[in-house]
Amino acid sequence: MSETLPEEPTPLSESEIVAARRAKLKRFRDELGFEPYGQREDGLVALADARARFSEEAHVAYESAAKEAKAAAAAGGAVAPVADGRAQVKIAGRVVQHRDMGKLVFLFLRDATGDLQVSVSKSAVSAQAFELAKHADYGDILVAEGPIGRTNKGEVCVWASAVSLGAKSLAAPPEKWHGLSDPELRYRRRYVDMYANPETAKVFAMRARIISRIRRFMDARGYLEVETPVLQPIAGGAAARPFTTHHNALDMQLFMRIAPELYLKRCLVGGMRKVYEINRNYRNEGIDRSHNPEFTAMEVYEAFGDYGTMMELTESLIHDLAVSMVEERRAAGLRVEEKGPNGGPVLPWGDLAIDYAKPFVRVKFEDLFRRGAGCEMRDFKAVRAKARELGLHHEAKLDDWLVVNEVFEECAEPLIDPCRPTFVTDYPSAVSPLTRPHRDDPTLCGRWDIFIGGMEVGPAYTELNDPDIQLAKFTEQLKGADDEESTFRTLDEDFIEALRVGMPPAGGLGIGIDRLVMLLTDSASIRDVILFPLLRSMSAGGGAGAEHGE
RNA sequence: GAUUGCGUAGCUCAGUCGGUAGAGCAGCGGCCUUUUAAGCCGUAGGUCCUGGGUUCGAGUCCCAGCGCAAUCACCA
Repeated sequence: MSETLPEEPTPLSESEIVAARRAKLKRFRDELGFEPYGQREDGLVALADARARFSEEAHVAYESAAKEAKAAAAAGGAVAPVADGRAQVKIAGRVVQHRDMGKLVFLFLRDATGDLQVSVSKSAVSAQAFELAKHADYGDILVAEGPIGRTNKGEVCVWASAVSLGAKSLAAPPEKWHGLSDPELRYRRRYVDMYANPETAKVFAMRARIISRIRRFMDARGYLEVETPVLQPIAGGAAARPFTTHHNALDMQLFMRIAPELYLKRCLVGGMRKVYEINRNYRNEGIDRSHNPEFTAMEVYEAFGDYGTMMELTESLIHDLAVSMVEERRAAGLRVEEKGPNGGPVLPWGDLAIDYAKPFVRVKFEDLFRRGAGCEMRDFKAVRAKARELGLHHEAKLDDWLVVNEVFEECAEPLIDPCRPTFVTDYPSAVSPLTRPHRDDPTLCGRWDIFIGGMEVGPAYTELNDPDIQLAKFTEQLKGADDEESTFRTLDEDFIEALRVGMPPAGGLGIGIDRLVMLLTDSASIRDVILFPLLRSMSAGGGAGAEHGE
């Protein structure tokens, strides 16, 4: 048998598990007469709702009536129909447990609202339906109907009178007890993660409610939601590297937006007083626990407001969201912290218990600097000495204020209590080049950053609306651009023109929605709150690079 | 980009000093009408991430690569 076998054009051979499932699919269809991919079903009840319709009285009444009828029949009496006061339901869900007891099969179905047992007795359903239930696989989607009762052991269940297929699953299921725990597989096969790990689905349901509440909050305060371009000829509004793309018909290079800012400000020029956008931004930067190349932010601009207006807005919004999350946790029976020393709402985030009590902590950049560095930030000599002491060797090459900024990040930011949302206010103008300086002290500007749990959740600004100053600052920024930067950084002359038309003074705000959702849902990674985070593309077998070379 | 750790059956994981590749779940064939990770009997399932090296012999040691994670850097 050592002669070379003919080279077979091997189609990817499916695993035995998949082959077995295909065989079952065929059998269900050909022998049992079930359509393996289902059909429209009206009147389906969510599993949680079906469970809620269980009535102990109806169950007990039915059981005793059935027992009497059986006894009467055994004694040769007339067989009267048994009164059944139990709620009848039709449900659908994915099989996540399957116990075959011979002539009785217990299945657990799962949908987005939870799990519910279906008990299939050989005596209560057609022979075909019983075979289907007996040979159903983990991952199959089943439709069942019958009364809501419970088992002798007390498990609420649907006592099936009919069972059919919603969809045959051909994929090997994850481990039934541990679920899918490999983070890579959870992200790559999110559709499996979502049913195998109910916590995952819950996080995304919470995310949806959070964003919905944000909209209601903003709408109630009279902000108008607008949509601005993702495809932009000039990527402005932030200092990030953009993704590039191309429009064929116009033969035009385009950038994916890195921020909506410059368009939202045009809206203010046009006369909108209060606008917001919940938007996706795309930044061609690194990936880590708090960065995904595409992420959701909310930006807000309010004419005749300033960074203080935005502070009140942000504080109320985040506080209200935290209150509703505490209510959600309580309703879900999760642990809810007692009110903290500041009066809570308190939400867990990893090992932390974050207290969202109003007012949030407010601290001036300058004061926090003094506490952390032990010197005045304007005493550049002392600041530089501190920088050297911290081992910031490139200190000599930097401008005074950049050294201030580095020293601040090194020894002042760590002083911020991660368990209290904290506004750091009045940054030096020199490290916030596009922000409007204070009139009474131009070395400082109208900017704050909010930190929660050690993460920067967002900044706000008193926006610059003087077109000449804006132009000068843009131009200066362009001069400082390196070779790579200058390939995508261009002066947005139309934006300057818009400012010349006249933009009212304004407050502007940006909040990282993903990070906020992380905090509110106790998620450690941004990838846990983004359904389909960007992953490296799969190379078959994991070693394609070595095989094919480049 | 740097450092560290991990990569073994569909999934979750063991694998000792370098000496013939293991378990549980899932699968397949049986038994069972009250299970709660059901149980019992039987059975099948492997590119030990990829490539190279050391060795009589590599899942194990060494080198390179790929992927993931953590930390750091980057990220108005």
